Amino acid sequence: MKLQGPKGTRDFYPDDQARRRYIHDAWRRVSVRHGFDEVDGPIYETLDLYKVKSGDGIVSELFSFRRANGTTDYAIRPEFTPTLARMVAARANALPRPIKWFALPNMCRAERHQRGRLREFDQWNVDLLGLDTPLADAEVIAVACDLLAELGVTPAMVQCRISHREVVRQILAALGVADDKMQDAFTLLDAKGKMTPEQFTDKAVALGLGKEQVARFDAMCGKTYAVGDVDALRDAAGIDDDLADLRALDATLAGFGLADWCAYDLGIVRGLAYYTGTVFELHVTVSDERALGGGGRYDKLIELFGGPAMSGVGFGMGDVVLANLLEDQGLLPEHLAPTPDAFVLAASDLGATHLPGLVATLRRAGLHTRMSYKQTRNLGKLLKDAEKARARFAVLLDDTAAEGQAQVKDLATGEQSPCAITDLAQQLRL
RNA sequence: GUGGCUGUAGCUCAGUUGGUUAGAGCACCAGGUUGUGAUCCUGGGGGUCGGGGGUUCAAAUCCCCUCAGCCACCCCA
Repeated sequence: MKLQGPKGTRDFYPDDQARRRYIHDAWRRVSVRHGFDEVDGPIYETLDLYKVKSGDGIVSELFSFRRANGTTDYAIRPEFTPTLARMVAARANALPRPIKWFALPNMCRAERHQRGRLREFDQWNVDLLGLDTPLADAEVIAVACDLLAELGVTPAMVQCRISHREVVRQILAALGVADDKMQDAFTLLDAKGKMTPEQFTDKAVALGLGKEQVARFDAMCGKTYAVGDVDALRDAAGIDDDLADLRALDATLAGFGLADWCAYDLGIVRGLAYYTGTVFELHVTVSDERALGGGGRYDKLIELFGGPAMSGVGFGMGDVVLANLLEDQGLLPEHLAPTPDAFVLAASDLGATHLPGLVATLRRAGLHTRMSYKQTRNLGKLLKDAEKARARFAVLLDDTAAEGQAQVKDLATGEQSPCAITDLAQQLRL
C-alpha cells in the first residue's frame, strides 16, 4: 500500500516548519504592532455560508463533505471572510469599534495547483470594520507594507497598486457606460491584461463606448500615478468630481510614509463584486509571480451576512507566493529553528552519571537544553554533535562532576572555563 | 476541467543499440585515528528504477494505461 499526501498539500519537516513559523511570527508581530487582535474560527463551516457571498458556483472549488447518514453539507474553509463576517454579525452591537482583527488561518481550495498556488495554504487576513474613513483603508495598506519591510522586502521588489471602484465607475460613466453595463465594464477591465488590444477595443465598443474613448481609457489604465499625484489622475480621467475620498486616502498614505510602496493603478479591479471603494493588490515587480495579496473596502458585506450596516476594509496575503518571493530574493535566513542554549555531554563514565540531573535542572531553569545520546567518550564527536545542534554552549561533564564542577565551552569563540554545576543555569543565561 | 514537460536512494544525478545481483557524491547510522568542533579512514542502513499491464530469452531502458510533480490556461474568494 502506497501512502502519499493529497496532491497540492505540503508536509512540513522541521526546517520547513521553522520557515513557516518565521513567516507566521512576522505576520503576528506586525499585526499586533498595528493594533489588531487575533481571532480564529472553525476550519470548516456549513456549505451554505460560502454560498452567501459567492453563489452556488463556488461549490465545485470547495472541499465539501457530509457526515455518514448526515443531512448537512459542510466545507473546509476556502477563505476566512465569511467566518469573519458571521462572527462580526453575531456580536455587532457588543464589539468595541473600530473592530481591528487579524487571523492566520490555513485553508483549502480544490483547484489545480501550480507555482504560487496550492490546495492547502496559510493566509494572513487583516480586517478593520466599523470605520468608513480613508484612514481605515490606509491603515490596512500600511500593515501590509510594514509586513513586507519587516521581512526585508523593499519597494523595489513589491508595489502596492491601488484603485478605487467609485472613481473608476465615475470615469466609465463619463465615458458613456450605462449603469446597467457597469458590472460588465468592470469585468472587462479585470480581463484586459489577458486579451489583445483589438479584442479589448471590440468588447469595449460593445458596451457603448466610442473608439476614441476606449483609447483614452486604455491609456489611463496602462499608467500608474504616484502618491501625491491625484491631480494628474483626475485630469487624465476627465471627471468633475473632486475625488475627496481618494485625496484623503492619498494624504494619509503619505503621512504613514508609504509613498514609496504605493501607486494608483486604475487597472486594478479585483474579481470580487462585493468591493465598494478602495481596492489594492500587492504585485511583485522583480519576478513573474502572481499577486502577493490584495484587498479593499466592502461596505455591504456585514449586511450580506445578516448583520447591521457596517463598513469594512480588509485584505489577505497567502504564504506561498510570499515564501517564493523571500526565497528568490535571498531574504530567508538559513537557520530558522530555535537553537539550544546548552548542549550537555559526558566526557567520562563518571560524568555521565551526572548528566540527567544537570539536563533536568537546566530545563527547569528555562534553558533550551539538549544532550548527546552517543555512548562514545570521544570529545571530538561529542562536540560535533553540539555544533550541529547549533548550541551556544557545550557543557562537558568529566570526573570533576563528582566535585560539583563542569566545563563550559562557548561554541562560537571556543573559550572554555570551569563552572560550578550549581551556578550553571545562572551563568548560561548571560 | 484542458494542454505541455518530467518521474532511478532523503537530496543532486550516472546507468552503453534492451544483457549478471542498479551505482556515485552529499545526507543519515556505527566504528577508528586514545581524543576538544577540521581533515581523513573503515563499515552499515536505505531503491520491487512512481504504479499497473504489454512486447521480449531478457525491460530502469521499447509500447499502452494510470498516479504524482512542475509549468501554462481556467479561476483566484
